This record gives sequence, structure tokens and C-alpha cells, in this order.
Amino acid sequence: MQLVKIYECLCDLTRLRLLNVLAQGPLCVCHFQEILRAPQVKISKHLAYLRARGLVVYERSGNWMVYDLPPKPTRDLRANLACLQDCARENPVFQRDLARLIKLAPKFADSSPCGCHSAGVAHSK
Amino acid sequence: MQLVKIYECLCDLTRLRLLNVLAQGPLCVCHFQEILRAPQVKISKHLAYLRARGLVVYERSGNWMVYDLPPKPTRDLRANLACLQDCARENPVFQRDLARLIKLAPKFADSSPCGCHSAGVAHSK
DNA sequence: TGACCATATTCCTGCTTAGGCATACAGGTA
DNA sequence: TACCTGTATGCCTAAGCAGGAATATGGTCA
Repeated sequence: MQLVKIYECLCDLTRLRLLNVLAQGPLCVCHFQEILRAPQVKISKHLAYLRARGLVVYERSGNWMVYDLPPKPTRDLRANLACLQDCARENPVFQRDLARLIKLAPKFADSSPCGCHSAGVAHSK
Repeated sequence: MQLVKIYECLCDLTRLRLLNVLAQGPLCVCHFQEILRAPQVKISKHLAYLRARGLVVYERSGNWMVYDLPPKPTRDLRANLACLQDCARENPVFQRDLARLIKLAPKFADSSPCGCHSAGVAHSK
């Protein structure tokens, strides 16, 4: 059942943080590293996990892999991502990630050939 | 983090079904067995799992253990249970469980000293 | 008291996972 | 071509979990 797959993705804190940050717009692996302050392997593996279950999509841009939420999520996924964001709003861990994203956004914008967030942050979906 | 614990509970189909049925009102183990058509050990273990993480509460009534959703759920739990019900509404597995619950309700009502559902089904929370 | 009932727990096995380290790969650049 | 950089993958270990079989527990009833 697809719903169970979604919850399997959501039952790890790192993945929750990835998804929460992604809700603000596409991002590449090295930026995730800075925002979550987590090693590359960890980020990359969790993204692979999410990818395999259809919770994220990605696109190569030179050396960079730019990840994003799926353009046409299922009803269940949409509902659960909305619920996650709702819960995350009150939670210090997620707040801190978003704060870092905002602080780093300008830096990302001009240092990143990958183009993620080059148009500025917070184009909420 | 409490949110992760919630998702850990939700990433198993049996537990999702238990919670979905529970949303209709308290129920004892043997009734879960009939509705889910699953062996006693399985039901009992998953209820223990949910209990340990605060997703359900229970009360002894003679030989029967009557389980229910917590009377004062956290914001996160409330949000996620609502989301689950929303997703479940469209899903045949959950629909079937609820159909069985409704069909069995009268039987439960008079054959159950445990009193669960003796006042009729569907007192939605 | 002893038998019985509903439920919980223990022990086992197989499977999945997180995390880290080392390494592989793919694209860009010189 | 060779090298650099960003990212992915393979291997390993420790931990957690689902499921089933057998057994234990605690309440009830005669």
C-alpha cells in the first residue's frame, strides 16, 4: 500500500528534515549538507531512499543533483506533506533548518551553478 | 522527537488499520481480531507497540482489554490521525474494515461484557 | 479450589534499516 | 588526456521489527 510507503519515509528525522526544507523549493545535495549539518553520505542515502519511494524527484545539473518534491504528488502524499509542514512549524529542529536556509540562500544564489534557489528562497508550494 | 515516534507507529499496515477502526470508538482485542481477520498475537503485539508510544490507551474490563485513542492527544498526534482518516476514506482496505465494524456492531453490542460499542457504533471523535 | 477465557509475553528467525568508511562514477575543466 | 568536484554505491555492523509458536498472566465462574 502506498500510504505505508509514505509513512516509512516519514519515520526518520533526517528524512523529515529533508522534506521540510524541500517544501521551500528545490535544493542540491551540498546545500542540504550545510543546512542539516550532516555528512554527504547520510544526506545522499536518505535522498536515495526517498527517491526509490517516489517522495522526491531529481535532475542533474552539471555535477549537481537538484532534488525537488514530485510535481504531481498523489492525494495521500499531498495530505501528509501538508500535515508534516503543519507539525514542523512548531518544532525547533525544523525551524532552525529553515532559518539556516534563509541565511544561506544568498550564498547559494551566487555560488551555485546548480541554480537551485538562485531565484531566491521561499516560493512556497 | 515525538513526531518521529508517531510516524514509526504509522508505518505498518496493521497498525494503520487498528487506528482507523479505533477512530470509530473503543474496542477490545477479540473484536479487532474479527474485524481485521488477524491472529490474536499479531493484534496484541501491535497494540502493545502503540501503547508503548502513547498512541492508544487501554482499560481492563473483566477479561477484556478495551483499547481507545488517548483522551488528550498532542497537537501532532491529532493532526496525523486526522490525516490518516482522510487518506483511509478513499482506501478499500480501510473501507472494508469499517464495513465489517458496522456489520459486527450489533453482535458486539449484546455478546460483549466488555461494553465496547455496546452503545452503538460511530461516535466519531 | 480448579477450569476456563481473553490477552500478554517470551523466544525464535528472517528481514530491513541507519550510519560510517572507502570507493566508484559522471561531468567539467585544463 | 588527467584531475577535480559533487554525488552515489558497496560493504560492514549493530539495532529494530514483523510474524509465528508456545507459554504465561490475570480475571471470572462454578
